[in-house]
Amino acid sequence: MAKDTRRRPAKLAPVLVEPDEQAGHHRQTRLARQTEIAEDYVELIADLIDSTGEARSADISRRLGVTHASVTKTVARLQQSGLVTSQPYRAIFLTDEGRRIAEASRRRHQIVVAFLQAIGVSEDVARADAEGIEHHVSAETLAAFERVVTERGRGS
Amino acid sequence: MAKDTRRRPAKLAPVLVEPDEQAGHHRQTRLARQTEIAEDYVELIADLIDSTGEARSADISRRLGVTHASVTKTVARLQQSGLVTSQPYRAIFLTDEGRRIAEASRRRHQIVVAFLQAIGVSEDVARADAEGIEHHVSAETLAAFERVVTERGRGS
DNA sequence: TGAACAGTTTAACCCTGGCTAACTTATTTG
DNA sequence: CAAATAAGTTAGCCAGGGTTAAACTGTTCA
Repeated sequence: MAKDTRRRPAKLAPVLVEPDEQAGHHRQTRLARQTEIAEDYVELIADLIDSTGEARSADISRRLGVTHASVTKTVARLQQSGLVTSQPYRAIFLTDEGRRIAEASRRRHQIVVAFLQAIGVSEDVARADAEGIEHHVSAETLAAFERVVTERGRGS
Repeated sequence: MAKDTRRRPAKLAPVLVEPDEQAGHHRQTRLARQTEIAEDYVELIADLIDSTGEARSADISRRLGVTHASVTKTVARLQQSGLVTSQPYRAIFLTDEGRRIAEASRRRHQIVVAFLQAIGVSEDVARADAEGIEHHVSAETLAAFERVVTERGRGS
């Protein structure tokens, strides 16, 4: 039913699915892309608050590798969308909604990292790839990742 | 060496890595984000050419779920960067460079989809998630994915 | 206390990648 | 062959997320 193995010269088949289905997948991916930055920020802000007591914009820019100006602008946007609060020249705080998203992102992030390591990816690469992958992991896929992590125990 | 299981209140620890390391990961992720759209386009163009003989902009817009106008503009950009060639009102072709990228993307895409299914993700979700995940899978991680796919045989 | 030095913000700019609306070109078909 | 329809392009708009440069705050310490 999903097989269509005609005599192909062993050349990697095109495998085109239905147009609408494919369009749906791409739409969904574009949606996920829109929330990536917000998720990165709130996740990092939560981590900073938990480990240093407060989230300061200099730390954010240092850890994301972007300029202070970008952070200021993005934080303003996050405030607009109700994920953080901040007053000029002060530390940044999460709203309830922001905290909720941060918690979920953090959990997902940790599972992805653990998962990648569980299948043999080195720690550094796992962390790097996870940073991009995490935003595109659905609930179903995340559950599958978790299963693998526990299956393979924690050792190698 | 990868273990650090201190008495944690079962609360999901912040796990902050070194600032520069983290910044590096984020920079790398931003880089990958910049090539996502290009990869999506050339991959799709290659598939269309292989299965219908030519890549027409209407098909691209249908399968990506964006308007014709967006396709025209993006294709112009791809042409600027030397990945495709096209004349007004004609079909779109890949340059050697474009074909190279398309091949690599397609291969990676297929591995990601097969991998997700191998760990128990349903076909539709696997396809959807793969669309976003694939762009952030490094060579090392891809190799790990392949290993899992062959390990777990092809059946369920 | 006031000067020096971080840390922040503002302003002005750029590119990407969407969109709509209006127009042009190709292709099909009566 | 001409008219209808489908396909493609152009122009103008918008938001996101970067950048640099310059101005402003806040904090520290001599």
